[in-house]
Amino acid sequence: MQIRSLETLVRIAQVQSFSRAAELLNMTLPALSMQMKTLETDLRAALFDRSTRPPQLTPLGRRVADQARRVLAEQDRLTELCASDDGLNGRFNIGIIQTASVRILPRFLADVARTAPGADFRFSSGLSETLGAMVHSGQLDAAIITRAAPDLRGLTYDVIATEPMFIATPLHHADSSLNDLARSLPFIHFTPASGIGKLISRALDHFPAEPQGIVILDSVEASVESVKYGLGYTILPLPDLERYGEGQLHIRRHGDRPMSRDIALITRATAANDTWRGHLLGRLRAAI
Amino acid sequence: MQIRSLETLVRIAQVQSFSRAAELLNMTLPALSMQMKTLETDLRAALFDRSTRPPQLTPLGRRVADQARRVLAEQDRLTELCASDDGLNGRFNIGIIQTASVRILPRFLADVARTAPGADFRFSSGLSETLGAMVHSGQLDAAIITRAAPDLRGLTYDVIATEPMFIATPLHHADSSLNDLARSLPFIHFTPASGIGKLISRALDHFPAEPQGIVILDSVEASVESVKYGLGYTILPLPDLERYGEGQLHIRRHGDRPMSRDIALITRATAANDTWRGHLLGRLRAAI
DNA sequence: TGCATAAGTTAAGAATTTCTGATTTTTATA
DNA sequence: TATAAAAATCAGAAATTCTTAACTTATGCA
Repeated sequence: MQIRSLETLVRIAQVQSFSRAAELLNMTLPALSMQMKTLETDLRAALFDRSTRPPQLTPLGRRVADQARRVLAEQDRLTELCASDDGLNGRFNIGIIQTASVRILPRFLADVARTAPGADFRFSSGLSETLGAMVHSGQLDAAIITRAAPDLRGLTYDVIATEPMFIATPLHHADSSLNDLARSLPFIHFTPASGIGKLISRALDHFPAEPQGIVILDSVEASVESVKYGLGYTILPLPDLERYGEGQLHIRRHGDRPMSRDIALITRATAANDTWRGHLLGRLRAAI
Repeated sequence: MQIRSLETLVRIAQVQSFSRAAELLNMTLPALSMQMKTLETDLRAALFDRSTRPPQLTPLGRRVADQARRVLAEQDRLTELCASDDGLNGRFNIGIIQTASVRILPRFLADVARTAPGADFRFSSGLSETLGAMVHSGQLDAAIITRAAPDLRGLTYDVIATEPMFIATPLHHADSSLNDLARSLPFIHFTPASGIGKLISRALDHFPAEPQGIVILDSVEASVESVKYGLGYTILPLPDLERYGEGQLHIRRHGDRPMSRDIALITRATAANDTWRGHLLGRLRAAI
């Protein structure tokens, strides 16, 4: 069945004449006549009563024309969808690391629900490495990760935010040097399996003394809580320390140029993604 | 835009592979590939990211595929409509004479609403002649009229019911002969412009004596009421006399074979109408 | 890394479909 | 009844779409 035939049928139903319909549709009468005939054989239905000169729609024909209008309406919506494509249109599958999701997602989703009604975001969380692989294989359209990710070949890497890494100690260790800390408290190490964990391992190498003990946790919030309760000291991105620490721990920088971690958006580096990557980045940066 | 392209798009979205989709749709891979390319240029949209081997749908592409599913669903409804055509399907424009509408319509519509959900009847009332012309010209699909209609050339004429015409007099004239009546009471004549009115005129010619006075009314109900109140005598179809008379008038037949009027369905005598004429007739006869 | 294989794309020709113009048939109107 | 208008039919032309074959590109495995 041809969509064109449906358009023709609807026009005929409107003007009640083959010849006038043909005129309006810029086609010849025989073409129109044959379209209707093939439509009738396709549907195995008598749409017209041809015993009268402008052929009359049969009752069934009228109903078919009504339904044809509905088909065309849905088809119009389809073209509108593409015409109104502002870049953020469709279902986006996006991966995001745990830490980022807590801070970014709520504001991002609120913003986007307002300004990009054509977009539908599905988030799933995971570790930077996993997400990187999924973007690479096309399972995800994009991912919000932290650096130290896998190979970025074929991917774009756009920084959303840079967060300095600060050392956090219990309040009563505010004046202890790093050496003192290393001797008296265990170091709380966010899991080295994560992107940020790798940064922490590197930071640890530059400490003047190796901590006497190391506790590995896989939750930022749990790490901060542990420091609050005086169970150890740690190094984490400043925003996380501020968010969970709530003033109940002492924060210091290490060295002149503190280590920092990037939160970045990765996407496949293809032309198709160029249409929306910029839009997405803008909203993500605004949501930090 | 081709409906076929939408079908293949939906299939691709389902199986996530061009080659598998082509296989399932019984077409060659190049054909499928080109369909998608022309669809993309038609819509001026990038539906696929072709940098990966099974090309991935872009976010916009996913949305377009969703909408394509809707287009196809409406198209399916269209074919179903025709497949399930039991003869009474579509919008029927039907004319009906006033007298018949009162008695037939309610039961007919109730029956049809139950047994023919695909049909949608629009009734308009008028005189037999007018309705006959409208059926002839195709403005109406059918009409319920009374005989004595115009020329029936090109029309089918199927009797729905035959109603005998009886003479009605006030109760206190139950024993008066027609001659007595003609002398003492005016004759109440339903408008000769109508089909039934013409029959009445003919009946009047066969009366033994010409009534002294004639009152013309254009309402059956008003005629019967007038007789009830002793204002005259009349001749009308028996069912009407019983309906409005409610035992408050005297009814007699005239001659051995009383005159009768037919209520009939007329339609254009075309093949297209053969599919539903029988169905319609059956329900009308049941609704009497 | 590099080759082999699978998956898509491109290109040219064939087949189908659709359209046009001329002609015939049918219906409506004077 | 004649005439004009409208639609159907037919044959050939034009435009699509499809298929086969050659080519390119991604992916997986040694």
